[in-house]
Amino acid sequence: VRVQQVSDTGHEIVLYRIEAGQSCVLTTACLLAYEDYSAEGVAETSVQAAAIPRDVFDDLVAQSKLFRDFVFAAFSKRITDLFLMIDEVAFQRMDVRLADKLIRLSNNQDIIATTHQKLSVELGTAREVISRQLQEFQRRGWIEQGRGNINLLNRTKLEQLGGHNTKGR
Amino acid sequence: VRVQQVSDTGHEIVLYRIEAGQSCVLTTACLLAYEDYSAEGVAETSVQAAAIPRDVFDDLVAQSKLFRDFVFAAFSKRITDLFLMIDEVAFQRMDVRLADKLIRLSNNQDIIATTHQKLSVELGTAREVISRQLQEFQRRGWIEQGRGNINLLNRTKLEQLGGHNTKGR
DNA sequence: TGGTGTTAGTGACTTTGTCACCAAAGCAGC
DNA sequence: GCTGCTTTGGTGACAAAGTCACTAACACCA
Repeated sequence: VRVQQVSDTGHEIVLYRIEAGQSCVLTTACLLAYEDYSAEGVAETSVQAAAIPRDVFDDLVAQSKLFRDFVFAAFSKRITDLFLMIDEVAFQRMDVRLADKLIRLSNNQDIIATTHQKLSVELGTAREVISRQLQEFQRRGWIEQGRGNINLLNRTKLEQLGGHNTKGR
Repeated sequence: VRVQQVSDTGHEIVLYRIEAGQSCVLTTACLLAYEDYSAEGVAETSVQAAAIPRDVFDDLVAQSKLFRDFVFAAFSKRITDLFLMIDEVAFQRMDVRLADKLIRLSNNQDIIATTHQKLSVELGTAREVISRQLQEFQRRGWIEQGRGNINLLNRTKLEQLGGHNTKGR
């Protein structure tokens, strides 16, 4: 599930993803703080989820150390990830962020099926900016563009430009 | 306590503040996720804090519903605040963000004691940008600048430009 | 085969960030 | 007083990024 936010200015940005076996901090947060917050969750694959009523959740947290640790770990992972994201959005150059995103999306395959539009939402920027950056990458021979897909020709150069962190999100 | 982050690029940004009676989610997060993360905490006033050992914390969470709610509320407040912050950093114009920050800092007093440098760290931007924006505000007669302080002349206009949300952070 | 929606490209312009300076104000020590 | 030193703020030139308005190419389907 991809969790993204729609700004009042009409802009969108992908906040984080929830992988298999993870809990959604957002619903948990809403549940517990009695405050609701609007962010979209979009399923990118078919999803099987478990919903837990508030009082059951409460019991579980109280009684199971395992569950407690699981929940807290989810929370803190989210928070530190959001810290990283703020830093990135505020200070990183677009070319670096885009190269990084391409590497992460590629998943060790060389062809990525995505559009400029989708990439711009991932990074919280405008489509035109993505188009121009990708053109620059193509000019340098690092990638090859097709309609709706991108072919990575020189993964090393991209990794070099991007943060290249293995540990990050 | 002001919690701020220093980026690897040398940039700084204020993430959030911890007021009286609040718990620091960051240390909690580090404690529980067994992962550490580097962000600075700077005391802006004199501070009296309580440190809780890990096992005591665990016991409290297990046994006291009140404490549990307190902790979870802190977590979720932080997370939704960070969402708002990401949106702001990514999409809001600087003049809007600055006007908003001035209103928030003013605390219903008309004179704010701060420097351009400090404001730039608050908003995660460069000092020059703050200088230029403040000059524009001054040109419009909304503020008056002194060395190390800013005098709000037209609070209404600033509120109008800024988000003007009462509920936000 | 023509219409329609999606995807991508382009140029002009504004806003923001960066860099390398300079100038004035405050301050400590003599 | 005067002399350096630090802090704070100002400036211009430029680069990067975002905005706007428009066009072109492609895919698909009725």
